Amino acid sequence: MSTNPLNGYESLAMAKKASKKKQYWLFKSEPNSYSIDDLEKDKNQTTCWDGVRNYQARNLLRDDIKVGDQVFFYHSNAKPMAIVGTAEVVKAGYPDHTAFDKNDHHYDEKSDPENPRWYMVDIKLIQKFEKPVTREELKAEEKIADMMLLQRGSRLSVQPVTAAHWKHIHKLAGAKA
DNA sequence: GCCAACGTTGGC
DNA sequence: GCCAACGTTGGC
Repeated sequence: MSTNPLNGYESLAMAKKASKKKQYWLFKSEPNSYSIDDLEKDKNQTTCWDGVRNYQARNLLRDDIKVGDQVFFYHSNAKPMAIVGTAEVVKAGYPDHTAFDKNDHHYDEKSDPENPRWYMVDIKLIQKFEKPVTREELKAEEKIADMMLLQRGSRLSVQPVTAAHWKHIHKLAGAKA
């Protein structure tokens, strides 16, 4: 077994290089509680994506979602359900402070600043689609059929999107990627 | 470690 | 409003 530290350095460099590659995501939000119009009105058209209380989604927010990654903004439980625009990650994973606030709806007594359980990222609006791409339209697209969003029982509120889907959905929206 | 009960998500 | 599909909780 080699203990040459260079090996470790090389793999670290490779890991860093890999993590620099831009990735795509989809964030769900119920427009009743927070819509893309809210994001548009927010200061700097930026918001912290707080309130995620699912470990799989938490791990993505904490470990995988990087500054410069791009995000589809999806309206769930809405009429119509649709991808309504895009945003860019402007701050990578950091502790979700709403979990520390007793008066917050997302308060979690098991999370504290010393040992935070939940994480969030900040996103900034890129564009609101003039023509949102509805769930109906997505379902009608053969090329989109394998999208996580459309899989039966898929509830993950923060999920990866392939570059191919990212592109194709922009085409459906008549927008530039 | 199993699993029943319960709560939530989110499409339909 | 219904309910399938999960995820979590807690007794054992």
